[in-house]
Amino acid sequence: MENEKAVTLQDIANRLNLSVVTISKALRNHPDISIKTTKLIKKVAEEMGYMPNIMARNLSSRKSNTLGLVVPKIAHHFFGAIIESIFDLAFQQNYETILTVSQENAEREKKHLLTLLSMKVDGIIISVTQETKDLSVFEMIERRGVPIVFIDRVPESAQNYNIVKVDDYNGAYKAIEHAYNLGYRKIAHFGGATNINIGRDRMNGFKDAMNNFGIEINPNWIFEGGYSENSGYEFFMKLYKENNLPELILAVTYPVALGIYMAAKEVGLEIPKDIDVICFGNAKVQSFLSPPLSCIDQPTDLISKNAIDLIMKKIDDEDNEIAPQQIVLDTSLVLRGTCIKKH
Amino acid sequence: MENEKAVTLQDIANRLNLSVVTISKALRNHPDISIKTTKLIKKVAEEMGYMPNIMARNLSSRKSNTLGLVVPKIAHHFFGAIIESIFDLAFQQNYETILTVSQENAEREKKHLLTLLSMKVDGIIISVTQETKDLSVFEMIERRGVPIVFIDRVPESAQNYNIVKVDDYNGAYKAIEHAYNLGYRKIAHFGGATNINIGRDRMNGFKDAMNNFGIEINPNWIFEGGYSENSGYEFFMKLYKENNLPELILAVTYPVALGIYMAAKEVGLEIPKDIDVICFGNAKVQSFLSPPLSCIDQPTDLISKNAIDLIMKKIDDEDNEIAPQQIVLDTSLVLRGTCIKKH
DNA sequence: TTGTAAGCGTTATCAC
DNA sequence: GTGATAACGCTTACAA
Repeated sequence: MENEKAVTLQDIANRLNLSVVTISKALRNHPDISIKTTKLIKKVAEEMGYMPNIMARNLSSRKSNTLGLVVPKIAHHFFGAIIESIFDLAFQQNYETILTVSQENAEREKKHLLTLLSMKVDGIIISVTQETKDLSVFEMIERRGVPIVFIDRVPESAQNYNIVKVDDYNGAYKAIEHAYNLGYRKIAHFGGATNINIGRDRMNGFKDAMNNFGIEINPNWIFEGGYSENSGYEFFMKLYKENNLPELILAVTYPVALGIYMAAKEVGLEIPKDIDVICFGNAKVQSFLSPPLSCIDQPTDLISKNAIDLIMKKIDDEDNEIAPQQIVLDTSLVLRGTCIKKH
Repeated sequence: MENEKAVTLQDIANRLNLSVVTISKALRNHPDISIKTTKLIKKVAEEMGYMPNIMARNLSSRKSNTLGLVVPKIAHHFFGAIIESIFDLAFQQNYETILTVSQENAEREKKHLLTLLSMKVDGIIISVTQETKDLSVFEMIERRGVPIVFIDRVPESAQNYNIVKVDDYNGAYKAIEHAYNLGYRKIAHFGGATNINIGRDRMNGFKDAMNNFGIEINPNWIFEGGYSENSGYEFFMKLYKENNLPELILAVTYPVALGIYMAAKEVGLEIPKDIDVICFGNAKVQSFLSPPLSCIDQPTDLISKNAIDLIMKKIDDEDNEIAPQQIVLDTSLVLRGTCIKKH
């Protein structure tokens, strides 16, 4: 069974006794070609089932209408939401999005970035892994003239790039302030890696708030380095075994909070009575947890929107005249069944 | 500020006074070239920061090492899990994956499929929208010789394509059998669109089980057409307003069940006491809902694994000698805090 | 308004 | 072992 061969511009040109160029122009609505001819060509192309070869088109035009997106994880509410809206916004502007997943692995991330460059994407949006420190790839991407926008997670030393992030510092601060007003004094922070901003800023917001409100910081209640269910579970279990649980835990992400829910359930402790929790991130399902989980909302749609706007602006800015831009979005406290009163 | 130009094979060839062909072959470990030369060329290429232009490579080799993936949604546990593992498995086999999202819109889906063809992907894995009926695109893809594998959702008339799905019929049947043994007799099904298999099979499994166990089917308790939170919410509210709630609802997806949780909470009914629920799909978070949600588990990892294996086999099968294959995976009942006793 | 020529960066083929 | 040549399908000058 022989496969149908793809129809090319040449095929259409042959059929109509016109040149390839005329066909090409007509199909792209180039004003050079008369309306009548254009119409005819389009009709015939449609009939013949013509489909442009994007490889050839991109190679020739040195423009791919493609965005690269790099995230550490997909099956995670925060990233799922961001990916979905970025895809949607890009599609609306006639851009394809090439998604790659680093799985929190810096080496893999680098490989993906090189692949994206090889694919000649017009711009790159990235949320880096926990371990990303080496900026050389990003510098190289810059030198190549490919616009790059960091979202949410930004390596420590990349503060001068294009960035769209959330005011993590104030988010943590607000949460602690709220807890303080509730009467909480024994507060832990299950934090993330502090070599990237989200971990660092949330940690700093936590510490500054604690200090400002005159609450003592217990170093045994401070953890660094995890964003997953596992981390939340393990940190909790460690404190539980030491018989050293705090009254309230500020969790760096929603999965970490879920890990805490898991652990608490396992050892028969009741949230929020025996141990209270609040976290960063706002998944719809949090309302239906037992108890409903309060959080510091990160506006995923706004992150995506701003990232796309920024990258498009940069792509259009061919002479690279626009300075890098740092956009910081506000968080808000969403209170449900946790962290609403002291027990 | 001028951008750094990308290094090409020609640049390396010039530097070494060799031909482009030699460079190209060496970098691909072609046996034509001596080990010594190959080594030298690789070293210089590395030094010069050479990165292949994938567009050019694909155009020339008529092979893209790229898979196309089409799903109706991303921010959804089931698809998130599938996407993540497909990306991972493809990456391990040196394939890039181009993800596109149909947003449950058949027209958009068709557009994405054409784009994937235009991008010359080597194979396509798709989970269709609720409304996909027109098979012409798929026929065309087949004629073009691009392997295609349907996962989970398959259009009614596409039963002869490559398929990896779940035994939805038996899943529903088992759930009803279990409910029957618990003593439930007033059972509703909040189902999906029945023009695709998952809705249809679950509905049939439900109905056959009901009939076999001699339970009367109340047509007012049968809904068709929704897979989202909204549907669950609306169907529930409709019955609630009619004062016509069943004892147990079999929900076609986890989001539908979540919609039911939402609605029940809003009107002050308690799950599972006042109204009980079980659903298809198994998200980790279901254990932490209040109450923990029981479900018919769909093995997402197995779906992905089988889909990748199948598509790779098809890609390698250049003469198209292997017949289309239908793989049906078993479900299992995961019982937690719902549908565990009659109230 | 249409067409010619050149080139995008790579790989396949075949000759040396 | 190495390389010249053509080709992949398209676009961008520029010429007619």
